[in-house]
Amino acid sequence: METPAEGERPWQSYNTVYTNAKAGMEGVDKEKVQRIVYEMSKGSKYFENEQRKEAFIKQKIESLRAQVDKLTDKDISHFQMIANKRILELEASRDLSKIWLHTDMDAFYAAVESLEKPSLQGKPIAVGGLSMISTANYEARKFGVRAAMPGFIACKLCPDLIFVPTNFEKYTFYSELTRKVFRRYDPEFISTSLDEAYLNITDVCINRGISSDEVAGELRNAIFEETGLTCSAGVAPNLMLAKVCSDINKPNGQFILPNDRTAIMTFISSLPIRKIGGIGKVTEHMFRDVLGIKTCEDMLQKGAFLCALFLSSSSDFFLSVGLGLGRTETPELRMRKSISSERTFRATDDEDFLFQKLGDIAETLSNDMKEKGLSGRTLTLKLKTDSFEVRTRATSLQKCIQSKEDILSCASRILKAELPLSLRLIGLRMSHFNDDKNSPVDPMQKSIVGFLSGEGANFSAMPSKKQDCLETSDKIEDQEGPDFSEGHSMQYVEFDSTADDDHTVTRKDDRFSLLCESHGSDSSSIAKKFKINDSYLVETKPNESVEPNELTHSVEAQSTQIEEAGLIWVDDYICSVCGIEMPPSFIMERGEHSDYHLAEMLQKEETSYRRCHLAHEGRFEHSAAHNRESVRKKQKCSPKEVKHIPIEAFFSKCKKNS
DNA sequence: GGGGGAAGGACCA
DNA sequence: TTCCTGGTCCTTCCCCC
Repeated sequence: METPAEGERPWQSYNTVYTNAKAGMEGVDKEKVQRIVYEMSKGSKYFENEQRKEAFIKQKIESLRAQVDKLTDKDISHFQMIANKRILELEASRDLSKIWLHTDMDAFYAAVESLEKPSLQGKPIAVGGLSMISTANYEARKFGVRAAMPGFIACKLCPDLIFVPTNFEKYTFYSELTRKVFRRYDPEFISTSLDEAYLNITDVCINRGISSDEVAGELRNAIFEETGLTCSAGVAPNLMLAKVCSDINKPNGQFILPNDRTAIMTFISSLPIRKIGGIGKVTEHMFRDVLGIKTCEDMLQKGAFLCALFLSSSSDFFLSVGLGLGRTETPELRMRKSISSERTFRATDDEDFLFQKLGDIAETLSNDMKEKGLSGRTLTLKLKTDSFEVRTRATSLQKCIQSKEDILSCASRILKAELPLSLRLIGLRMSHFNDDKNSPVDPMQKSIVGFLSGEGANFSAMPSKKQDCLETSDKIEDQEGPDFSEGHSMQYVEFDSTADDDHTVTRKDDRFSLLCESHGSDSSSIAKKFKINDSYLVETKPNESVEPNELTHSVEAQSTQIEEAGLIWVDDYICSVCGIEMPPSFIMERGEHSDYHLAEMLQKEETSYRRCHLAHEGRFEHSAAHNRESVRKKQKCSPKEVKHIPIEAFFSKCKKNS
């Protein structure tokens, strides 16, 4: 964001969620709205906080741009090859057999209020208050008023705006009426909020021999007849596209995207990425400023950069968006993971007031938990300071609690430790519920036994066929996935620290096969070269499975080999020690990366030396050892931790190692 | 090294 | 003068076993 001194029209760069166009705001004078929003916000603590956040993002964008600038033509063609391969694999997974319908009620809360009070019809109304608006009807949107906008700004944009307080009982009642209609078309419809739902209408279309267009029209009519409210609908082969489609002809309209690849690719080609669920303001900003990506099609065209800068799990998502792919099966029902309550108030440091508020919130939370039969053992206190800084402080208890007294006593202890502080919000969240023991373990945190048995193996970056072939040893003989070397198959094996083998090969993800291809060598020759992430891809023959304990040579031996040989960049891109990919042009980053491994090695040596000597002396200086460990952890930014990259770090794969 | 807690951030309706 | 609420998921960092 520019400061006023930096431009003649500083408001143009002040973009908040409510300066973006929403359905019904097409004819709005965007410049005027931006100027008013800017002028009314300027100088406030909220504005200052937004500037801080914006500056932070800008700083990240700058460093990411620098990374992109370092990519050479050779790097780009390397990653282009990877992107092309992934695109082909993703394309092969395309499923056009399902018909999904997404419905979205038009300005739901405002429409319900107008329905119940006809005198409001035709007038601009906003549901909410002077501090915040939940929904604005289409008359109000013509003035630039929209959900998530502070009411006092909305008043300035539309002086005749009528405010109506929220009434969730009413909205829930009407929501239930719409759900009765949904059930007739899909008993297993997915409700994502009071006013939105996904329906699988494949069977309805087939059984009744009617088009999806007719089903959508019929459903919308039924909703109008039974509730008096209008809705919009989108039909597409997957959930992601259906959601995008329902927004196209809003309000009171529908859009059908045929189950046809060409139609999908045409549709997606000019679609702004922000329309896609999961891509918000920050990601949009970064994509635009770092890679010049604005539309979904750009995602495909910049595929090489996406693969160069992101991990496969992230780049796969972006490439899928570019191909118009999305979920086609009904997602499994998920259990609630937390429950919370929070209140905003005028910023104050009056401790009596703050503890009073805390008591009120504890009571609300306790009542909500009792109503839902929940008790939990992790309590999180959320605080927002008068400068809009958000802090959370969590504590886990020995037993599950539910009563106001228990919650308040625990929350008070945490709050006390934070005071004195001027606050404008306090919130409490309870998680780790009593029945959590029945919930599945995080698939990312599996035991070695679980990993070997294939239970919940998570290879999100891999196509399903390849997952099958990598999950269990006994499946290997039947695997249909691509062979890495002719007549052989590869098994992914989690290693123990005593194992090693001449036949072991390392592999982080499916880029391995490309590595083989680009080397012009078979996997087994590469197999003998390096290890990644302490996981080894073991060369096996058909009908031959490998137990981890069959891998007899020691990792230490291999490590020694690496140390002796030093770190090498396989194929000029892949670190032989940890497997991270880094283009040859990233000279400084590579230097830092080598330093990291060197430091790690020295530390290991030092640790074993000390352990040996201390053991010999018969005493352990626990605290000193602990301190050294702490220092190590503080230094750590392990290149082995390359499983996930947060949104802001999407591009910083290489930087992580610095 | 795995498991899990804590903290913070992105995103959504 | 005034910028929400409630939820999920992901990632990093850290500590303990």
